[in-house]
Amino acid sequence: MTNLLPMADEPAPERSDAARNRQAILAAALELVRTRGVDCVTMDTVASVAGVGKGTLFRRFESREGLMAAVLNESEAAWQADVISGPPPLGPGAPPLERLLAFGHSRLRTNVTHGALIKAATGDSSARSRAAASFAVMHVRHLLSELRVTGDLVLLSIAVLAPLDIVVIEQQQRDNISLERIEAGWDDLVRRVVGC
Amino acid sequence: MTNLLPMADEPAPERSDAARNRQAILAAALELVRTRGVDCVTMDTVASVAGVGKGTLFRRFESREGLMAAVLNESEAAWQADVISGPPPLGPGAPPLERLLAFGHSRLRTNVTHGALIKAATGDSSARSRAAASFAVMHVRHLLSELRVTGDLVLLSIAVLAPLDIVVIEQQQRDNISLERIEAGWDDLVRRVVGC
DNA sequence: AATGAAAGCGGACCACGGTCCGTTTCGACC
DNA sequence: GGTCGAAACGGACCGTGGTCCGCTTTCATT
Repeated sequence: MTNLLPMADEPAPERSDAARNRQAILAAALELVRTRGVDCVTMDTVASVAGVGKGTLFRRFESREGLMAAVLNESEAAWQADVISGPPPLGPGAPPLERLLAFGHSRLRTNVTHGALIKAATGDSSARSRAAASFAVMHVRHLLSELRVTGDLVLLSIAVLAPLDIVVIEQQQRDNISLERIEAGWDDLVRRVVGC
Repeated sequence: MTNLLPMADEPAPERSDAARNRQAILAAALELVRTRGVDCVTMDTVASVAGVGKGTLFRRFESREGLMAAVLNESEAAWQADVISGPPPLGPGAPPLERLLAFGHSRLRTNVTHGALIKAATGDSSARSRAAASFAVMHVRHLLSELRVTGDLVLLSIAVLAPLDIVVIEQQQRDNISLERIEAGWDDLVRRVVGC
């Protein structure tokens, strides 16, 4: 008798066919998103291109948003790596304020270029997606603390990040506000929050 | 020969049956949202309760989001009236900083209580919905200007409003951050932006 | 290699948002 | 009241995300 009661946090290894299918699905989704644009990619199409049934997509990725979050993750992980260990001023080495501004600019550009995919991926409150959000909060919080900012740093971080949200940005673009102006406005905000 | 070329901005009066139907649809939608909750209200249901065909819903309200925006508008208009001409500190009469803080608190509460409906209504870039967004920007911009804040006031207004967005708020609530803490954090943000 | 059961699979099926177009209603003009 | 064009109507229809359940595959055990 070994382990009749379920152990908490057992990794639950993945069966070989399941792993194969997940790879196939991700590859198909990635390719389709790249060629057709995220809004023209249906779950049926992904399934047939990947050569699996539709049910398999939903078992592996929960929902369309979940699948898109997984696709997005490919580039997002690279970006996070740049932030953590890339060259300055985004990566470590530059003074904190410079890093913070570089972070915002980089996040802004990323949100604009991957806007459609990000919108297709957000709204799912999966662990992966929430982790992505909290990575940014964690990083900004860290930089604010290095800048000797006092107060509720988590809340301040959220407040500083909120205007970079793709939905907010797109609203401003519809109002014919240029990216440069948005960027300058954000810099101003940061300086005020940091305290001159 | 009168007016063969279409005149710009002619109000285009509404036929009597059209007006009647719009009223019936709005009433049905309002009632259904109140009793069942917005997420359980389908367009088919609204149509059948209102006693009209589904096509009529979409002709009048463009989309589900448009219909929900119309429903939301009922309460939103009352709120805007309070802001413009209600009692202080939300309405005129109080000093600008107090008004600004009261505005944020009020907006925060409203977003929390009407969260589901607001989420169902946003995303449509209809004139009505964009007007609602820009009303808030306009008001905050006005208060900031009274507070002698200098800089790109539109961008600052957007930045100050962004953390009050229902999506941002719900994320924080999932992280077990209390409303009081969110409120205090926002007050802090405002004070920093205004400049102590 | 045989076996058994759990994990995985897949595609028929459903619900809902949104469209289309033949039919009905309105109301301006005679 | 009759006529007629335009506007509005409504419900059949479609595409898409998501579910369900009977069948298949994997793999630990022997």
